[in-house]
Amino acid sequence: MSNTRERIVDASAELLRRQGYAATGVKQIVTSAQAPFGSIYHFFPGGKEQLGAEAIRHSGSLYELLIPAVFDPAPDLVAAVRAFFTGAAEHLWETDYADACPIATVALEVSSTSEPMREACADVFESWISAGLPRFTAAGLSDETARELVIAMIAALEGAFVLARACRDVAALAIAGELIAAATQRALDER
Amino acid sequence: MSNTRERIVDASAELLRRQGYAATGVKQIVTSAQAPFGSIYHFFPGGKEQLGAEAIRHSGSLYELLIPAVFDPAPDLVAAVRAFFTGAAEHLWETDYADACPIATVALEVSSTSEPMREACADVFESWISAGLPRFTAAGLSDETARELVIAMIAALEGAFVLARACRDVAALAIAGELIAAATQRALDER
DNA sequence: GTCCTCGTAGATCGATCGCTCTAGCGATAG
DNA sequence: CTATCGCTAGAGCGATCGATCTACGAGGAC
Repeated sequence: MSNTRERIVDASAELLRRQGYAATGVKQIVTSAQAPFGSIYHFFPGGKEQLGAEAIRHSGSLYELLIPAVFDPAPDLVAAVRAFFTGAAEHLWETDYADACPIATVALEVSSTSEPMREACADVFESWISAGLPRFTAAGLSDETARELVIAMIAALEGAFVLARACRDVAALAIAGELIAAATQRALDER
Repeated sequence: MSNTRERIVDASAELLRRQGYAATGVKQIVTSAQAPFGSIYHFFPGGKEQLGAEAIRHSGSLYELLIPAVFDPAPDLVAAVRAFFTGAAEHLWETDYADACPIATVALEVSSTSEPMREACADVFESWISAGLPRFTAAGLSDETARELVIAMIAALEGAFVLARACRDVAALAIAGELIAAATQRALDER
């Protein structure tokens, strides 16, 4: 019984989130995880690519938990959307603009260079969309409208993260949040 | 008289756009630019970081030209917004999901690791916002509303690029475009 | 006890990284 | 002509890359 494998995945996920795939070395991962070098290739015979893909899926499933955590206690759907963006802004600010989306950097990086990694990112995005969908349909929206709103929400969040991290300013997150909250309110009114 | 310097910047911009900063090697740049290795450090004594920052600013100013190119011939503001997103979707599809935003990948990568590069990305985003502003104020919107819409537009575009590149599907761009077009129309109606 | 398996541990591989260095070419100035 | 200067050209630096390899220790099966 050992938790070395978990430590490696956790450390990889953290490093990938902050510096991306290419800039993260295998040696840096084992140092950060306090694991022996050989264990990497014992647990991940596919090497860096396999480890990266697993770390992305791990990050994705953790981040997905934010959806019920934020949406369930909210009084209504629009408040939940708003809380989602303000929570993201707070966390970004608290970590000095380090912790934004755990997979976006890698998703852009590997899109044209590593098909297994690209697929892992695509699967994570799809799982987020699937997780968000029932929150919008439960409020009475059609499947189509709900899906469009969820995709718009994730896209607006990701784009606002890009601007916020580059400009060191969470204003984009507030604007994007209000935009999606307003669009959600309008969709509910037109119901 | 020589154009080696331009070739180096152009090649760097192209490679940074597709694979990011860390994955792009200096040797790969000189090979792609058909330039001698030593010329890199002749023109860019600051090394890879200086070259990267200049390539980002170069990409940024080229991409900024898209704003007048798309907005000026459009019949009205909402049509221009729509054309901006459909044009981006077409170009992304035509290049097999390689050419999305020329700086977003790098912006996320370097945000926590290289301050000069991060500043270059921030400057580019600021210049895009400044270039987009007059198009919205000219339609009669207040400075504040215009600025929020421009930031929302860029954020939605960037986020849709992330989803589109990862999932190999331009649907997110269409959804994001309609979202911003509708928000723009609403702002004009409430004027 | 003897195996056998799983996981630890790290030395070491060839390749590549960003970068420095020197040598030499070609055009212009005196 | 020679001298100078901008630029080309690439060999080679130490460091680090991802990956492979062997050796060893702990614990269970028999």
